[in-house]
Amino acid sequence: MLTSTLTFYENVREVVMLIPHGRVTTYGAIASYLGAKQSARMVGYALNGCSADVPAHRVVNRLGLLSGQHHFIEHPMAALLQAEGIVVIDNAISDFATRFWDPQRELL
DNA sequence: AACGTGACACAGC
DNA sequence: AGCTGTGCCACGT
Repeated sequence: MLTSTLTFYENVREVVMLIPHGRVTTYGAIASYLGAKQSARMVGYALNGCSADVPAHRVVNRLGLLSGQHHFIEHPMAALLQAEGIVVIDNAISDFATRFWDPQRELL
């Protein structure tokens, strides 16, 4: 592969695509899984270049809030999530704790 | 080539 | 107890 920077993007994209249908995860969880929990921002930024190819709508902040709605204008995150059986109320995942999918814990 | 920005998270006050 | 500031790393201008 190329530089480690691209690897980070690739890793983020990989993890996001591995999110089970009907589940959600957080930027921090992905960052932590990649060994850079302090770089949660970078996760969102990485998705910014792959949002069209990966189910980024399944990625929310640690509060369960759809922080990236602004980037899903054509395909509302809330609509996509609800279509998967996820209850979204006021831009927040109602069953976030139950729907939460931790890569480090379940993907292994 | 440098500065500022950004889909977050956490510690400190 | 809530709010502010800082850290992180890559990308755009």
